[in-house]
Amino acid sequence: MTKPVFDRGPGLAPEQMSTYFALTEAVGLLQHHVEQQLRTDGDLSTVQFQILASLAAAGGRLTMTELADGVVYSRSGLTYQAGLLEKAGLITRGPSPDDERSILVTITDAGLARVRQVLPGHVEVAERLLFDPLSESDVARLGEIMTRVRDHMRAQPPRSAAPRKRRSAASEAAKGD
Amino acid sequence: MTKPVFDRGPGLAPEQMSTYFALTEAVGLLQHHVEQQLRTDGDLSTVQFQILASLAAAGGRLTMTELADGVVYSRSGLTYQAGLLEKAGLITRGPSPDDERSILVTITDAGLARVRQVLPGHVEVAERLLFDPLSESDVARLGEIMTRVRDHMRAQPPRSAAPRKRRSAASEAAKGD
DNA sequence: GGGAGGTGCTTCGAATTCGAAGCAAACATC
DNA sequence: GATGTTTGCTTCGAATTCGAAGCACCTCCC
Repeated sequence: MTKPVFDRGPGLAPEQMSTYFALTEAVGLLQHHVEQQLRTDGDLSTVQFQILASLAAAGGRLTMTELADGVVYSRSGLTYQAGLLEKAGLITRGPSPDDERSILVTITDAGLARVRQVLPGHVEVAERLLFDPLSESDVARLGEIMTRVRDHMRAQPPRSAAPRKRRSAASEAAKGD
Repeated sequence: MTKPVFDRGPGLAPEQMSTYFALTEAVGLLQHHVEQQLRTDGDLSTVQFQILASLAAAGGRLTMTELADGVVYSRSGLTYQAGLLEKAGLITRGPSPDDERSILVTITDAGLARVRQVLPGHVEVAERLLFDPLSESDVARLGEIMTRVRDHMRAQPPRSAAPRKRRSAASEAAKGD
């Protein structure tokens, strides 16, 4: 993953190439360690933590769709994980007053407690693996850059606007995304 | 995932917090799009692409362990994917002359062709989602930072040095990792 | 050179993942 | 206010994932 055969043709500049790979691998490693920590400290998967964290950040309750948009994840996977979290007593699910179709997910006290329980370790891992080798200025710049990138990506069609198959199979011909 | 309840206590500075979340989400989104592109353009999963790319980058052949170190992935998952790739004719597996236990994985011409086939689209996605909103200076800095972070993480005990259970259950007491 | 322990890889079962299909409520258009 | 379409969520089956356990080879050390 260092000196690709690929920098031929009109592709990414070498600088972009190595940036891309470094980014990918570093984040992959980080995620892996985080996964371990969350499992060890609080018996949570990363997704479960993200769900709980999103809820906490949002003030306690969100619909499934809002949750799906905050987490890079499939709808069905979310349903599955929400089921586990509910069974574990960390969230509750109830009908929405506004929209009969929606499900309102609410974090419980136990859920909040669990978040607080794993947070120190979580922070410690991020501190040790990610921020340790970075200066304040690095962090600032990195944050600024990634925020820009994230917002840019969010502007692209979001995952939850996924292609619900066209009405008829007839209009298939004009398919070109 | 924006204004956590969590910046309380001696944790990460707010700046670190938002940097961390932006990084995580942006890369998640990127991975998701890449996944789609690879599947569409060349019927490959990200892992499969990484395997092929690692092989190509390494000059054509690697052992399973070397491969595992280059990819953030479990050993058994690698075996599984290697099986699929072999069945698809994109790699071959053979014994190592040096070490009878090792398996030498070699990329085939078809494998190389497949990499070249998906590469333009891959590059296009990275270009559009990641690099589009970044200046040259951003890319340089980002690359420099992430390389530093990656190397720092690599220095931590690598994934493949995974804990082969202790010799006896007796020395369990002193477990604290 | 023989045994103990370490290493490289695969197999196994259980858990998680995804997309497609299904169901019901909401919305639009007439 | 009916009918067709869209939207929110779940269920389903198939594919992928992981860690633990297993097998075979290698290495160290007496």
